[in-house]
Amino acid sequence: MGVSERRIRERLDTRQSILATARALFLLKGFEATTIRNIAEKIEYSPSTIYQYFKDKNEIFYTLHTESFLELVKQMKRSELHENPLEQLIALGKIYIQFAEDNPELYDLMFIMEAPIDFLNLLDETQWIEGKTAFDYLKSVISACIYKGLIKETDVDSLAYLIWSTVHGMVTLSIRKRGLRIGLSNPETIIERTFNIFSKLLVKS
Amino acid sequence: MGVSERRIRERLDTRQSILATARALFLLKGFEATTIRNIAEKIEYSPSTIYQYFKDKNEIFYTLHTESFLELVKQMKRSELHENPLEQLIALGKIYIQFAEDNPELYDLMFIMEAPIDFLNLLDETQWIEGKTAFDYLKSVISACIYKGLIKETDVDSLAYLIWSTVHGMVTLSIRKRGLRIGLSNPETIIERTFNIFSKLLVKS
DNA sequence: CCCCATTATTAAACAGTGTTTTATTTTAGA
DNA sequence: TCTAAAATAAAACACTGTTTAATAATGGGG
Repeated sequence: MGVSERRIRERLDTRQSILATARALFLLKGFEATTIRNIAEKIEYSPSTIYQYFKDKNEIFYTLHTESFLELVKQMKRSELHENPLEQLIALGKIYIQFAEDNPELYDLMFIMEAPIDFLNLLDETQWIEGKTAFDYLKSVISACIYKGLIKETDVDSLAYLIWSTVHGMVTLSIRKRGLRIGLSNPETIIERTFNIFSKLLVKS
Repeated sequence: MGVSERRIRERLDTRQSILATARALFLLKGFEATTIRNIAEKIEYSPSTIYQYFKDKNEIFYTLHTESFLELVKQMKRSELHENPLEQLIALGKIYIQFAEDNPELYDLMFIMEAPIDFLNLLDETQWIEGKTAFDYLKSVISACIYKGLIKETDVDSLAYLIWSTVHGMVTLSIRKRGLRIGLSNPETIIERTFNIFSKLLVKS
């Protein structure tokens, strides 16, 4: 009595400490350099024990990816401070970019790396709910803009995909170091400048 | 006499066969699954011989990345069939997307993977000339549009970065499988539809 | 033609990796 | 206290990129 409950609690604790360590090492040294043996050593367990808590390395990174989405969506909701949906949309874009700039490794994990999606494929999941949740949120803000006549009426899916692609493209070029050394005059401000002209393009129509 | 020339030729041949095999294996099984031992076996040399021809694995992939840029730029120049620079710009976008869809692994290598840029860093190169060449080409077409008054005058750098980011974002979401399973009604045509509304946005101003 | 230095090639080793198999220890209930 | 189950760990497997040390081939000079 109570003992099995404690056991479950202990298992969850261990699981959490694996995740916390994985996250810490990941942020510290990058994905490539974070190994199962590495994590095991830090939490003072043997490498094989980790496989009692996670199917494989991809599951660890999938779990971190899911946690990161909780944080991103939380940040995205800060855009609700703006009453005007168009202002909210602009704020949303800035928040998204800020999240990527503040957490490049996590952004990589969420939107670029193959590991989390590979794990999803393994599970035969038909939906990428983390991505869908964030995308649906964007769509709802765009819909509000269209409803209020602030943006020319178009297919919401396409417009959402356009906006997502644009900000994703900018931060991805930056994270994977393709935005540098191509002769830009002020590379450190290119994302901000590009975001501004993109915003104007959207609004003026 | 003549013998040392033959030697050089033989060395180049071996180098080329390493590259060809690497490319073939890479396209067949993906980057992760292509190993030095793999390549060595196919060309019937020992793994250590490869290190006589390339510093490391990253150099092989950097070289393939460079070759792929030659092909991309060649494709991009097909846009010159269009007299009107705005039409050329639209054609350029379509060609870029088509290249990515036809050669997703090569696109990955050129614009997403870290290996080629890591190799560049090792060489202390101050410019990513492959990327710069393609980006400069895009800028020249945009400049022509602005010169002819077909696009509202803006900072060419930013506009070029916006257009590049958008198409790069779209194809990257697709290549790294983030564009699927998020509830889109016709995911197979989302890139085309999105490109069309983006084109309209650019032109209308 | 033979020797020798140079070049090319390889075998073997190093230091890792993710993961699985086979023990071993710990634990909690009968 | 004994036992079955659960948790943990040691060792092994099959790999990886890369380096070192040894071997084989090559072509020019005496």
